Amino acid sequence: MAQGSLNKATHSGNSANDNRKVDTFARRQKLLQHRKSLPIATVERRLIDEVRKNDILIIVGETGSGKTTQIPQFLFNAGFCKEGKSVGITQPRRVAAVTVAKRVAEECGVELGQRVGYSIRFEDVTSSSTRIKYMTDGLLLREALLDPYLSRYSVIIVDEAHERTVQSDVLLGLLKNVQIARSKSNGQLNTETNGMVLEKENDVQSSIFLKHDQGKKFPPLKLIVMSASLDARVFSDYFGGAKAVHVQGRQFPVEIFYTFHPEPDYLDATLITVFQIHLEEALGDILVFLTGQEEIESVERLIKERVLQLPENNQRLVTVPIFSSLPSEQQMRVFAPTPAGYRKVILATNIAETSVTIPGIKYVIDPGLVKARSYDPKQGLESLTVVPISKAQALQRSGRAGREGPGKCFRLYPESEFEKLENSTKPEIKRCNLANVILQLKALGVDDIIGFDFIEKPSRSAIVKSLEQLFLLGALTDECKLSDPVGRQMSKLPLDPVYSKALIIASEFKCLQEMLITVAMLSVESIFYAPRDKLDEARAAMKRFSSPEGDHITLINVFRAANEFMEKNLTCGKEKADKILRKWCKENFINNRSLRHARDIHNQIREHVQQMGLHIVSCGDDVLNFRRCLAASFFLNAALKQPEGTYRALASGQIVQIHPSSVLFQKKPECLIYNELIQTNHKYIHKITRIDYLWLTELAPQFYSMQS
DNA sequence: GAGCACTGC
Repeated sequence: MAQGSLNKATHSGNSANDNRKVDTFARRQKLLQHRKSLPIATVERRLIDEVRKNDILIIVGETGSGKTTQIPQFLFNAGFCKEGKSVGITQPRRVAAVTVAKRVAEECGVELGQRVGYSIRFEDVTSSSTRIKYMTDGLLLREALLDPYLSRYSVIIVDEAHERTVQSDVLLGLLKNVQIARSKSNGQLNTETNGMVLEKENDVQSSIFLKHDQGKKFPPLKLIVMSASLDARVFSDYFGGAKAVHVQGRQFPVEIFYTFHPEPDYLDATLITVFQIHLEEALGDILVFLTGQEEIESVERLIKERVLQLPENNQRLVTVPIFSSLPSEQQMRVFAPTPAGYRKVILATNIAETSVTIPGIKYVIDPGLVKARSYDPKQGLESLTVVPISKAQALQRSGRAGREGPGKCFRLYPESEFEKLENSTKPEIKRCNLANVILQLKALGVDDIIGFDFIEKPSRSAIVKSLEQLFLLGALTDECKLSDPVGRQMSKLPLDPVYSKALIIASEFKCLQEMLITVAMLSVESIFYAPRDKLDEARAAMKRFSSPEGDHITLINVFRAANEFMEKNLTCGKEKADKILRKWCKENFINNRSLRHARDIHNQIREHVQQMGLHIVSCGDDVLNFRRCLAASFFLNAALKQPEGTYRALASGQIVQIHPSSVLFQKKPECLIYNELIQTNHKYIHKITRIDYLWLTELAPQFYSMQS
């Protein structure tokens, strides 16, 4: 699968140039040859037979089997796209949806967006003639809100289901119900089911299943679940013993090495292993899995120091770091070919496990650790901690050494430790805040969340906690139904429910323009980028935007400054404007990717909000009003200063600290609201604005009763 | 005076 590979697909079929035609022809011949050589090519007919026979099919295919690119084409050729119906394929990541769609369009010799297309947030490259549609799983979930029967699809393929993202887990539950509903619409199914469809039959108002499609007939929906892990049983059991077929992959052997004893210092062991490979093994690049930016930077420094101590003819070693918050130009360095005679050492976080495929890797060093997010629903506390990886992750990591030839993987722990690892990583849905998932399900007509047929059920307490949160936000009624209009409006917005509610409140406070910017900026990764070697410059740059009131207004200042800057340069073309903005970001130590993302989100939610009929007005200089609005919106995240200078979060009673990245880090206001609480070395609150304590009882009396 | 793995609508 071409995930994250940055090959530029050349579009065929639009060339007037003869030379290019020849090139295109040669390339197509090559593609055809490649397709025929894929392991999956030999089982095309068998697979199609199985799809005809089974409404649900599990396909287990290892990497390199070609299942993602080939199966949709098999289905198309077998006539599954007749009468305007489409095959939909979901991916957990945007890049994957895009790169695979490009590849398949090329293989089919069609223009991207015609027969083969893709659809991801902010980007829809499909048309009425699209029959093979790649998309992100989250997008299909959104689509289900508008078209509950997913009526345009004859087949839906959920790819990479083993990754068990929240979105794909919810999607599987939903698809199970859609399948029942469609069969039933055809009179093919009369038995009682516990799906949402039958439950909601009498409740036309809240069940979108029956709202506009009552009496309509839908052809059955075929469902294919594709997974790379051997764990097909989970999916097969979930779908009532569904048939599973295995497709061979094409992976080279990877030799695994363990240490004899546990390593007390895995960073030191990493360094030793790097140099051992460098001095003793054949040429080939090394991929090292580390837990975070800080670790990567220090290992990089140490390698650079030690390489200078080697004899000169052994010094041909280059290091390249990659992690998500690195600016994309620097991320691209991992794809640059290694200079002849050199060895490249890539120091990566988990990003290299699935999101980015780096070519040329022959050796993998795996200390067996990962920084993982966990969530404690009782305290509403998120944590980021270093924990051991699962066996499946260890396998995925070692596999990175065998993509182009035989490889070696060095696990920096004994084999006995490997045996003790969990088989697979805990699915995300069991370790996250469920407010968003619940809001979505409610909007889809699923009222009994605890009874919903999750592939793996989140804990009852996690569900209850999120229901409570939604109730406090006014999204649910006393009967735990989606409220109208508030809950219904919130479910339409692609935002954290707290932020959706903030927009609704802001329209009452007449500061919706400011809040739109705020939630867009809060929805992206850190806006400020401070490289270690230019920390002072970066700080000075941040000062130019900072507001004494706190981080929210600081973020608005950044957004508006960028906007003004763009408007000044409106006359030049789009590409030029992008380039100018990049330069502006660099000068101001702002992460260009994050800012662009925030601008996209801003545009998207502005449209949504307009369609809802909310009025986008600015409160101008009335900062006080905006702060009151923040207090009214984020009252669940209020904190009071303690005598020692720490804070007490009022809703949970936890003792927390202001994160040093906040503009209020030194100011320490008496009372504040925050938008993020995360435990690393301490419990830190991020994105803070100072408020007046009295506002809380005034603006959120339902929560802060009259005591002062 | 410290640091945040990775996705997605």
